[in-house]
Amino acid sequence: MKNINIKELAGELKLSVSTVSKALHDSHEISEKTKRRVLKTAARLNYVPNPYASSLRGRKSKNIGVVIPEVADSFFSLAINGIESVAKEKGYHVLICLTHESFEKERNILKEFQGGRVDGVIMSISGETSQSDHVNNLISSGIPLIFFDRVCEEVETTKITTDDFESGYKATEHLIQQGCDKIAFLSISKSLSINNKRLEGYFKALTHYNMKADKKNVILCSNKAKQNYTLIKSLLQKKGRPNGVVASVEKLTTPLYKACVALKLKIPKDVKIVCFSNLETASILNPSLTTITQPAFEMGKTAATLLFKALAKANFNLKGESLVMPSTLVVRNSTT
Amino acid sequence: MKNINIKELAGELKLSVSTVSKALHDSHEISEKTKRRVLKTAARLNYVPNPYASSLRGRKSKNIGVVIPEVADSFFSLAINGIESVAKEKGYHVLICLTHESFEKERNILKEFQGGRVDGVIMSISGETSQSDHVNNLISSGIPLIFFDRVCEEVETTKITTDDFESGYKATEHLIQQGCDKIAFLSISKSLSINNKRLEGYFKALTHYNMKADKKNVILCSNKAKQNYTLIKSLLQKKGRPNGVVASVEKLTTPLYKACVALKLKIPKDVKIVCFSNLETASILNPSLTTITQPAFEMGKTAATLLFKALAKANFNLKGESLVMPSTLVVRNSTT
DNA sequence: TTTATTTACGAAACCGTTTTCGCAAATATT
DNA sequence: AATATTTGCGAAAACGGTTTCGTAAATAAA
Repeated sequence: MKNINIKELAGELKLSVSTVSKALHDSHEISEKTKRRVLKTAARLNYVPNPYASSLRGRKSKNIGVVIPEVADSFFSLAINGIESVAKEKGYHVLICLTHESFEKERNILKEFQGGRVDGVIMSISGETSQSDHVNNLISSGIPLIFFDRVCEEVETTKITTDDFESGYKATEHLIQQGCDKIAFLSISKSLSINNKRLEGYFKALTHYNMKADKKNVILCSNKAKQNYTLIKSLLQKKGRPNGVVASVEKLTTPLYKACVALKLKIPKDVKIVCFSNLETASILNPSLTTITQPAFEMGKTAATLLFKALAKANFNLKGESLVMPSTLVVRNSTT
Repeated sequence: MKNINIKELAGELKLSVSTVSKALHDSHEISEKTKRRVLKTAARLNYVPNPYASSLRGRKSKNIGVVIPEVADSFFSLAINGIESVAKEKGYHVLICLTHESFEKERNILKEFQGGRVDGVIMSISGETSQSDHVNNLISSGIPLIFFDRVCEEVETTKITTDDFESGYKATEHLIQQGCDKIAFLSISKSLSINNKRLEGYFKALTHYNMKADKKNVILCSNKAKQNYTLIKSLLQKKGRPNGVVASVEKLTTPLYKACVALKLKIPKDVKIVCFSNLETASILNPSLTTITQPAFEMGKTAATLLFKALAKANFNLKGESLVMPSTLVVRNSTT
């Protein structure tokens, strides 16, 4: 049973296509009686409008694009839930596009968006991204874009972030207060703002507590779990190895724990650990993990809310609306 | 700088719209010289075609729909990655739609798909779904649909599943062999095929080892973590409480562990635990978790591959292609 | 040289909606 | 009763591509 179109529906009703369309949209031009008749027949024949025809004619897609590095990550999947919760309310669909941390993929995705596939974009940039022409091109083509978490600093638009500097500081300070005197920082990118701000916070805490900041204790990790495991293991094998570690993103948690297990280093006795993480399992890890937890769901929700605010206006202006939300340090057994 | 359309591009080139369109599609009707000229100008003017116009005319969306209960779940996010890896290759986009375990949302999503938003669907049904009219309607409207993991048994189409019965059996058998004599089963739905097959495997193992199957040991959990926590806690507080638990889905892991912690029950001494789970953190839980691990990525990949096979043919026939992939029991410290 | 074929392009129809505009009939106003 | 307004609907143009078909010029075959 093929899906019928509005023309066939109109034929069945012996009405014009325009009348049917207006009736379906509850237009005041159409009598109540006719509306009821149309609705009833539409339901009976199982009429579903073609979204592409509507989008083409209406020049709006009713889609928002969500561009993120990865779905298999608690932070991003919670953020998606937040975004989706408000999109659904507005009758919008969420098109999730994954960059897998590749700049080229990210650029291609944004390029495609320029064709009008989405009405607006919520984005967290890839770890490889260190320039922003692709973003500026999209925005200047008339499609509003909001960053969350991983932002391009130099792009003038709304950015929803957390207090990365302060969190980096707090995480490090906490380790210091728990007695660590050699603290490593596991980073994921040289260009990512979140990474660098967290790192700055880390440095700031070290200097504030009169500890020397050794660059050898800042490890640049990659996108491969195996590789990170090796990297971390060799860090923890060095003589004068760190007795505290700040992991700047969630995905480093598992390789870090595994490296400790492999080296028979006890957490927190030999090494204390804080991870930036939204893992639900943080509290049941061995040992339970002290985390910097970001308000992922709320960030997604806020980003989406602001995006829709922009979409509602003809001349959106997203320049002055940036927002910094607080993360929380949740102390558990990996540091106590 | 607004995005230009093909008409403006043709104007700039002093060519007709049709010539430009053909040139962009590398048609043999167009001379090489003209093609080069078109491509060059298109690149210079940053031309990006409107996907909705193409979809409308071509009657295909180049989208596949992925309908799942949740993204914040390792199994599903890995499956998404598998699906996306093949979709990307075929030049398709993946539209992820979440049911949040609601039948009504699921029905609405499929209804919308009937309008042609997607060319095909890969789906894992909600926990509330116990009928299949909505699925049959979509399929009979000409849109191929493939199930993975959570299937509607009665719908005649390709289904990618794992050996749920055997896995339920293996999990239970393993607990028995580790010395458990009172084994509970945490279920999530009365209607879900995966749930019921895993449960049957559980029963089969019990009877095979001459253990009595007490229905009070089968607990129906919900979608709310808090509620599940309470439910599980009261299960473990009963006198004659179980000393072994099979959790039929990943999301029950955390409430289960937390309940044990709250009741000061030692895993595995007091309670042994096996979870159906793709959690990356399974190996670093306290204690590390024995899991039934499904080949999530491969399932997604396989489902997508078969879907594209169907899309390639005019008269797709997805009736004979069902596939059962093996899960693996990964023994860790929660049972040893 | 004449005829047949190929090459390279353009005009126009089409995909399925929405919306503007026009127009009769019904109703309201004078 | 004559005119003005409102109501309810239909015809047709758009939206931006793709594809079919037609055709003039160039080339090949006779």
